[in-house]
Amino acid sequence: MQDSFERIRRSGLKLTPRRKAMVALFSGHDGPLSPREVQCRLKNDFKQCGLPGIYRNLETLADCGVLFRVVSFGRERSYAFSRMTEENAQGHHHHIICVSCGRVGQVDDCRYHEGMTIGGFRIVDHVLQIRGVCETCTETKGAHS
Amino acid sequence: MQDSFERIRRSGLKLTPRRKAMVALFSGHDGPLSPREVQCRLKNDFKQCGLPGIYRNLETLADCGVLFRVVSFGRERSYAFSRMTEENAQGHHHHIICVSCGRVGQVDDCRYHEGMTIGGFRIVDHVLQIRGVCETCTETKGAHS
DNA sequence: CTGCCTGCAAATAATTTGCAAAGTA
DNA sequence: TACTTTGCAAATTATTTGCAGGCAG
Repeated sequence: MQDSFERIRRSGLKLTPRRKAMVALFSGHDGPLSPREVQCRLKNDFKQCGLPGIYRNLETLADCGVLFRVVSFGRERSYAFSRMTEENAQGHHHHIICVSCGRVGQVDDCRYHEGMTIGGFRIVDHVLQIRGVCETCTETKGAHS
Repeated sequence: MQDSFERIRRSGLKLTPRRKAMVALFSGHDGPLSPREVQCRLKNDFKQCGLPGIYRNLETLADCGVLFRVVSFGRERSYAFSRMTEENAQGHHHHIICVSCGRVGQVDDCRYHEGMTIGGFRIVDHVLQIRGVCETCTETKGAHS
């Protein structure tokens, strides 16, 4: 979390109470959150908390690498905490999201690297998002199948 | 394309001129299209062509496997033609989209299978979408880098 | 102090719904 | 003929913008 604060400062952005609270929320949440959900959870700490500000900060935090944008086909966007450390900040990795509790895990190996050629296409970038059931939920709800 | 028509019928849906035109459009397009784009291109064949109908049909066609839903973080959704054949309809594969011309290629190998365990998570499903530059565009625009 | 941040209100823009008319099987 | 499909108009809902006041550096 300190790491995130550092990253915000280093990007020339101000470390406001709002941003601190958002970082704290995401870092303690282990899953994707929509702007609306963020607002609800922030209501506890801030009586006033407008959605536009949240939208702006979510984008800001995603831009400086504190959050990542979760792709989906749904109608509502969402973001999740990026647990990249400073060292592996450039290190490519993906996320696996628990369908039961929303916890986010990290997948470090990936066979699709920029510049690679596959089926005649030269890879530029890619998105990989895995849904699964985390250890805890598997144990709790039974590991059927 | 006949294959798609067949699939529509087999799903108990009616093969209307509108649906035929949409299948033709997508099958000849090699890339993702948003509802709005579909409407524009269909204007040629149908003077009247409401967006709601297009939305409904896009979902319908995606449900029966003729199209697939393209995930993104953007604000507008899009769909692309699924070139799966009947035989490999169940066969798992992914798509690679050309950032230059929108052509869609197919990626058949994939290391993430349902049921696999990775980092303590049991995989349920996943989304992989690769962006790249296709052969034609690489040649046309020069293969720099 | 200066310029970024925030809230609010209002504007955009995408998607969905309801219903009557039209078309397929 | 029976039931699906379509268009249109209107409703919903997500996201963005403008601006004035507030706060971090």
